[in-house]
Amino acid sequence: MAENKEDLYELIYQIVRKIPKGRVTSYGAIAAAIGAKSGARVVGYAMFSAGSAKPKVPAHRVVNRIGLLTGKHHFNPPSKMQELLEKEGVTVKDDKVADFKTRFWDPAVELSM
DNA sequence: AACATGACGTCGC
DNA sequence: AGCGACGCCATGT
Repeated sequence: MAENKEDLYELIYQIVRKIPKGRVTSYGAIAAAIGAKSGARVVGYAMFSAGSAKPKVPAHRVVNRIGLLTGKHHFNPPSKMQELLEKEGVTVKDDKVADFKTRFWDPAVELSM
């Protein structure tokens, strides 16, 4: 776990890119996976910067802890996020992920952390 | 160089 | 049980 401040965002991007198709995760889970205990926020901030990240990060698979598509408005177009999720097999209802708890992908577990 | 902004989550009252 | 405030990092102007 040798992370420099600059690598912090990079770590987040890598984890997000590892999210399997048809699965979703939460900001808090990623924050915990990288050790950012104080900052689910930091993950959100990183996601904003993800727009400049290369390669592009599948941020549409990242939602808040309740499965709400908080960042959908940041997509292009915003509805693209829900379409992508539904296209991958994730049912989105009212900007929320159906069976979010069931489709939840825990990086701390899947990445054997 | 400093200020402002931006995709959350947890604790306390 | 509902609402408010606090904590954190990076980037752009």
